[in-house]
Amino acid sequence: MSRPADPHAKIDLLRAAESVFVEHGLDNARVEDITGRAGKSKGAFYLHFGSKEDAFRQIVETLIARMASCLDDTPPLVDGVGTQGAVELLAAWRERDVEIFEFVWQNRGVMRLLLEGGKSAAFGYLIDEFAERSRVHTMRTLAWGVREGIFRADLDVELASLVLSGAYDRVARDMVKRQRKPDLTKMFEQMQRTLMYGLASPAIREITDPLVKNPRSRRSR
Amino acid sequence: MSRPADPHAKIDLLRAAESVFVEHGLDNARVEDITGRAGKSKGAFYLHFGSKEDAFRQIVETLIARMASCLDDTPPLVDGVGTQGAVELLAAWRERDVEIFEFVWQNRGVMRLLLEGGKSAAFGYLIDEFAERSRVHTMRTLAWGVREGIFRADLDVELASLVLSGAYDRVARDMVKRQRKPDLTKMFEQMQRTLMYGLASPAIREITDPLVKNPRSRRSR
Amino acid sequence: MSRPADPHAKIDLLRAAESVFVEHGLDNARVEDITGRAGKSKGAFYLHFGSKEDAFRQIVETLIARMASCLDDTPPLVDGVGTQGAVELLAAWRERDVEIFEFVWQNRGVMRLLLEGGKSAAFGYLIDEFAERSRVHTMRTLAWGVREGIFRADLDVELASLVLSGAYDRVARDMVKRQRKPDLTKMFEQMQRTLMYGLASPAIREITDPLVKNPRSRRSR
Amino acid sequence: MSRPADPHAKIDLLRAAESVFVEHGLDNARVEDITGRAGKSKGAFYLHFGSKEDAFRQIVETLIARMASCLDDTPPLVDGVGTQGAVELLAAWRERDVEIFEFVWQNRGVMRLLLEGGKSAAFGYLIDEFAERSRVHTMRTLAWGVREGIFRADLDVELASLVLSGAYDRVARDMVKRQRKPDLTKMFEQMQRTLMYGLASPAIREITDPLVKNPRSRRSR
DNA sequence: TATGAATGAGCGTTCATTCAT
DNA sequence: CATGAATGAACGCTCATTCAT
Repeated sequence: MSRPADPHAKIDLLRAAESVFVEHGLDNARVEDITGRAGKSKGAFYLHFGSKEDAFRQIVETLIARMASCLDDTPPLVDGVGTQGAVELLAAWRERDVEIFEFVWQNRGVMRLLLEGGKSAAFGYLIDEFAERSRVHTMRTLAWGVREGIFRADLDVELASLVLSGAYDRVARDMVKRQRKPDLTKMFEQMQRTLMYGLASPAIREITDPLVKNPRSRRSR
Repeated sequence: MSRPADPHAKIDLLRAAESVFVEHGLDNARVEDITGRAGKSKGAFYLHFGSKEDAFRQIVETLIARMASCLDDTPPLVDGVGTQGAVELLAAWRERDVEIFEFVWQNRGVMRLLLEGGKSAAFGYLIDEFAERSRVHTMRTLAWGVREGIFRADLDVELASLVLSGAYDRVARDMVKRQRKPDLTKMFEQMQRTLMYGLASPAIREITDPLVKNPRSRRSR
Repeated sequence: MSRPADPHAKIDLLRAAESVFVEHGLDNARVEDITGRAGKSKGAFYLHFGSKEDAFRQIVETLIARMASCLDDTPPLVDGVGTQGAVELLAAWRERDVEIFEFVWQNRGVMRLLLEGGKSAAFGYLIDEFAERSRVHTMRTLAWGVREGIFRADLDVELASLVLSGAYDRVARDMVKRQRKPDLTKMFEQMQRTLMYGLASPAIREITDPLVKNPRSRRSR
Repeated sequence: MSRPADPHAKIDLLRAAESVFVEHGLDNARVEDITGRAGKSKGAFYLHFGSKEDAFRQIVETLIARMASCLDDTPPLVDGVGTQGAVELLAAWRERDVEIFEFVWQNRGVMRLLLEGGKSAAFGYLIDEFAERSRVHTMRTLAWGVREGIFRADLDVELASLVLSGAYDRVARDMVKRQRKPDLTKMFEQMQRTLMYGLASPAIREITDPLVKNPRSRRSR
């Protein structure tokens, strides 16, 4: 009966809000910029969001949720894998990293916003939570790897998880600002090579070392 | 232009501004909060700073400058060191890391502010610059290490520098929020052990591995 | 112009508007509150009323009109009644007062709104008009009473009408806020006794005094 | 040292606010109207008042306080006066009434605002409180008068106080809208004559009645 | 020079009213 | 006719900056 709700309205507003927030941060974003960019009225904004902060929260929470489900899609850490499948495991991890960073690239706008804590004082906790979440995810994997004999038994998983997730975090921060997407596959091969050594157990290194010591042998044809 | 009469005033204002910025971020800090905390008048503030942003810039630039000089105090990378002094070198690096993070701890307030981009959109470039600066510093060291045969010849110094400085960055972000200072010496020993493996050249690892593999010596073989 | 299809709609809206206006006053009432309470759409509201103010005016005007017809139901002031029927007259007036205040009680919500000028600046004239109307009514009766020799010949009818209608006004304002309806019959007996003395002519007082002085008869003389 | 505060600023703003509030009521008054009328900036307003409501409250509370002290200046109700001094007492009351209404006339702007509940929903309690306060004052006097034998023993002081304060209230409401100040002395003589009869005890009426019945006798000389 | 009162642009939010369906 | 999404003018309040003293 009534004028049907523009089904694009909220989406348009969210997209506009996203870009304005990315550009100016939460505090310096003007609602009028958002509505202007969306081609909507100021009233329309408040039809869909309770406040500027609310819109911001929706955007970031959506991202975090999608990011979380991205992390959770990780192949489960089944016990008893042992060291045999290590090479395959490493390959699987690389693949998952590529996937996640593909996602990061796709959402590099908001991702950057998130990594910068919304450029506001009020939502700093968001990035902290997000950082902690990914650190814990990393730590869980590391602890499992230690139990499975894949990682060094004396690994300080607490610190290592910080180092690892910090490394990924920075790579993400770097990528998010680029104009062109880097070659993710190559990147994570390098990264694994760079980081694995410090983490791998001696047994695993018996296997992986040759690959690293003579990288050309992999390419020999 | 003329030298302000009360040199104490500016210092008081800077200290107050620092604490207010740390608490509320650039955008949400009110000049009145700053002057109130400093026990100065608003006029005095504008006598010393052109604007709120200006005060912020001065604070952060000072920090960055001090941080930079902290990094530059690093023992120079003299060519021709070779692999003999590797153990000493690693120890020296650890020591320098401890020093730098001691500094970070001392300045954890502003440091945290810096790491959060001032909680504002306008100064995101500051932290980017800072991150880039420390990455370049790392990269220079890595490149030197590769030339000296300390690090793997096939190391992707670009990526490795990202990973390394990211790891340090995250450790810093973590520390900056703590109530109690962690045991830095122990921390960087662990960190070196965690990271070095991925970076070290085979030749170096002949030397460093035993140090790391010690734990294995406790195992039967 | 054309007859609205759903005659119920307007009634529902008026009832809802009434309760919302009573609760929040004209200015603080939101059209959406009214339509929500009526279970109608905002469009429907503007189908029946030109504006929020219009709805308000309709409600208050209706009340005033009904109030006026209530007053006009008063037995006409036929000249030549003389002082004989004074007692009956007083009883009739009391009865009419009870009736009017019964009406006030029934409509205490809007009545209160009216007595508060709609809690808005725009309709203050409404209550003024209403007050003036009831004062004039009172004054007419007083003038008639003076002519008939029922009230003191030297009565300042202008002032007395103000005093009288003010007294009634305040009693109404008081009642309108009560939870329970007071005993109106008893109330107006008291009121008459309180006010009549000051108004009555000596001749009338010869008659009415004994009625009032009864209590004294219980005292020794 | 600093620019000295304009000592007139707050007063100017209060005067302007008063007139704007009187004209438009609390809700429809625009802060900009007030500041414009006062020749001050919007900021200046918030330098002196926390909010529009705050300014309103200050104005009304000040009035109520002054009004209250006006009422309290009433000669105390000393017991044991008896009926001898009745005439003098009545004269004293008239005098006090004149004084109070002189005050009302002086402050007819805000007074009118107060009597209209600020033309807002939020401050209706103000007028209620004020009305109740003056009713209680009246009631206290009536009760005292009954004890002293000045008023009828069977007086319903509760209702009579309502009637009396209502009468005064309406007279005030009427005066407050006039262009010219009425002759207060004459007015309260009339009012006393109108109301006293209904209240006075028989004993008192022995004294006062002659004055009323033959008003000319007082003027005969 | 130092002060803090004064300024006013700027922005978030509300809500009466309109109008496409 | 009915609906309720869309509009945008309006307004309260904040706070960086200025400037009279």
